[in-house]
This record gives sequence, structure tokens and C-alpha cells, in this order.
Amino acid sequence: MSKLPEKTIGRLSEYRRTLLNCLANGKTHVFSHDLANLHNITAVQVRRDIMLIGYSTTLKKGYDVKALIDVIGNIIDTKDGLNAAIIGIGNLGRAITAYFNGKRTRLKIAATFDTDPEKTNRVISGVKCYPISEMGRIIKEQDISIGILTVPPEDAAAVTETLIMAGIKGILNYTSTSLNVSPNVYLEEYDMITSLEKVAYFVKEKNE
Amino acid sequence: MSKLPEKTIGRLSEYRRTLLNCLANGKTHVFSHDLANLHNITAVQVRRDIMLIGYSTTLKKGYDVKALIDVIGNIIDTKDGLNAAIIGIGNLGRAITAYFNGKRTRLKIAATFDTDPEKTNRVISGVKCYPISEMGRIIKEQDISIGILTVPPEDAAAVTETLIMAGIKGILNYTSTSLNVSPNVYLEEYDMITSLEKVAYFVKEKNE
DNA sequence: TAAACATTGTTATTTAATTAACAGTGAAAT
DNA sequence: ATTTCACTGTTAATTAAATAACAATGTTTA
Repeated sequence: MSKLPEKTIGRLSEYRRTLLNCLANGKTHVFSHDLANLHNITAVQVRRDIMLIGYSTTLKKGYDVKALIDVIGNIIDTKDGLNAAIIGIGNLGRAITAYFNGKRTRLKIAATFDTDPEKTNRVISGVKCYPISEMGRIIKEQDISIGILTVPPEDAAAVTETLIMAGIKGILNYTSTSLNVSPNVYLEEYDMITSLEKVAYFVKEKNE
Repeated sequence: MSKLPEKTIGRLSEYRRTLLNCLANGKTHVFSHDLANLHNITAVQVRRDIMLIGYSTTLKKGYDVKALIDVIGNIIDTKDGLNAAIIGIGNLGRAITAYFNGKRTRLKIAATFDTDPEKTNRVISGVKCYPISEMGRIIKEQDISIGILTVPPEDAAAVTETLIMAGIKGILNYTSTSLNVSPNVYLEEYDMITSLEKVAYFVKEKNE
């Protein structure tokens, strides 16, 4: 089951979100073209992704929602779940924490970190905030394997080093500082300014 | 100059951010491999992107930082600038507004919208917040062409419809609801849960 | 000055991702 | 029944993106 395309992984996560909605609305089956419409992609794309993860149905009544949720879960989730931590509990850190927690069973934000003494040693957005100085210890104690960076750009490099020393396995970097990590740490970067500038560019393009 | 690859546009935005940093640090020239290292990509990729936008240098002392910033600006920015609006000024909306404004000269967040009367008709993160009921009017008055959606997922579809009626040209959607828009509106979607799940998947992969 | 080197610009190749094409098959319609 | 239809699964073709290869050229070094 290894070697799934990166893009497919992203879509599987999205399919699951939609499927969970379907389930909540009492739908038991869903067609490939329904999923496609809900995600602005083609039905072929959906079927191909689902083929790649080895699920298939003999019925012509669409995919079994529950079964498909489980299959996707077995691909994306680990058996025992993973813990993540937010580093920098400003507006963005809070947004992510509040938005995410409780939504998934096998992935959770277990701790947050900050330098500001006003924020540390309190519970923020439902999660305890620790001083960054204790980060190494807490990460090991709580078995945290993913770090989400929402610190000011000038702190990103130093924080990353601490994270890696503490044995973090994956980093999701929301700062505008591009990071350099060894290949055994998975790194995903996202910059909101770039996204906005991209939209601006294509808006300009369309109007020419 | 048209038909630049989408990925190139994203990288140009990132190069410019780095170049502005270089300028602030007094660097006047930068090698392709310097830019590459700063972005975790190859020097070939950098040179190719720069080739595509038609900039070149005869010197073997790297690219002229200032000149390159200008060339990228002429690609990405419009002459007169574009205005964007945040819809939903919760934690995420605030984070984006505060993070973005003032960073660029030809792109700015000109207004924010919310339904909560506690928030409306006040200045939040430096920008005036209007009630969503006035969105159509304000968008036209202030010539806003980009909408950034940070509302709860259940409101996304309705807000989008209003935006499009008001003549918006591009949408950056941070809600978990996937949108359906006509092809003359540029749509970019980003979901943080998906990103986090992707990181979790690849962390799992690496440890097998 | 000439040789060695470093750097860019560009074409060719490879790889990744998407889309098209279509065979197979159960369900519905006649 | 049997024909038509609607869907799925999968291979083939296409398109987009990244990488490799290398010629051209200015710079440094001996």
C-alpha cells in the first residue's frame, strides 16, 4: 500500500471530511461523481484515488460511506494515534487549536508552547500552554511527534532546532521563514502571503 | 509573458519575500544557489523560474536583488494594486490581517466583515469591520476584488454567493467547505486539517 | 595571458499528476 | 428475458512539473 502520490493523500483527507458529513446526514452510499462535485474535481480522479487505496465495491449504488471512511482511516491514521504541538499560541495558533481539536480520534493537539509568561501555564483553546524552555521535556514525556510552527518568522529557525533535538518527526511550518531540516523529518510549509499573492496574480490574469 | 506555471507563481512570491530580506540586510546581489538553499529547492529550479519571467544578468556575480524584486513585482502585482477583504474576523481572520497588512505596497486588506455585533463597526487588527449585511455595498465602493473566507464552514456557501453577486474576482477559502464557483472567479482553497493529516501520514510512512 | 573555475540560460529528459478511453457488470426498464 | 443504462475499475495517453545536461561566458588564479 506504500507509494501513494502526495496529492492523493491530500485528497483522501478531504474525501474523509466529506464522508463524515454524509454519515452525519444519514447517507449510507455515495457515487464517485457526488464526491467529485463536492470537491470540484472529476469523477475519474476520485475513482482513481480510491482504486489506489484498494477499496472497491461490487454494488452500483456507489461507495459504502462507512467502509470507505474506515479504509481511508487505515491509510492516513496510525493505529495508536499521533500527538501534535502548537509552538506560538497567537491568533493563528489559537485558530488551529480550536478548529482542529475534537475533530479526529487518532490525531490531536496535545500541548502548546509560548514564551510570553502571560500565556504560559494556562489552558488556552482547551490545551495547556507550556513555556518554550520546557519544550524538549514535554515533547518526550507526551510523545509528541508533530510540531506546528506559528511563531514570529525570526524565531522559526531556533525553535525548529529545539524541536528536532527533541526528536520531532514532522513539522508544519506556517511562518514565512523557509526551514532546512534533515530528510528524516517530514516538512510541510505554507505561507498565507504567497497564497494571497497567487490569487491576486490570477485575478489580474483573468482580467487581461 | 503569459502562461507561467502555477507553481512558478508561488515560488516567485517566495523569492520576492527572501529578496526583500536580502535588501534589508544590505545584500545587492544573490546567486541562484543562494536563493535555492534558502527555499530548499535546486538552483536549476530557481534559474528556470527566473528565465521564464524574462530577467537575466550578464554578470557572474548573481542576480541584482533590486532589479529582480522589480521584475517579480511587475509579474505578480497590478499597476494600481488590488484590495482584499476578510470575511469572518475570528482568530484566523485576525491572524491573516495582522500578518499581512503593511507588508506589500500593491495588495492590501481593505475591509473585514462579520455578523457578530460585538465586532462590527469597530477597527480590528487595524482594519474596519463591517456587518456582513453591508458586504455587497462596501465591496463595490472600495473596489475589493479578493475575498478571504475565514467564516464557520456552514456559512461558507452563502457568503460566497454574496461575494460573487458583488462582483468579486478571486476567493481564498480557508473554511473546510469546498466551494463551487463559475470559472471567471479564481478560487484557491486551503484546509489546515488536511495539511496536518498529510504530515501525520508521512510521519507514519517514514517510521515503517 | 592563458588555464581553470564558477555561474547563468536553455534545451532535452525524466518523473509525477491528471485526464481520456473503454471494458466489465449489476440494476432498471421494457 | 433481454436490452438499455449507469457506474466502477483500470490501462493508456496527455499534460504539467522538476531535473539533468550542457553550451556560453564572465571571473579568478597561476
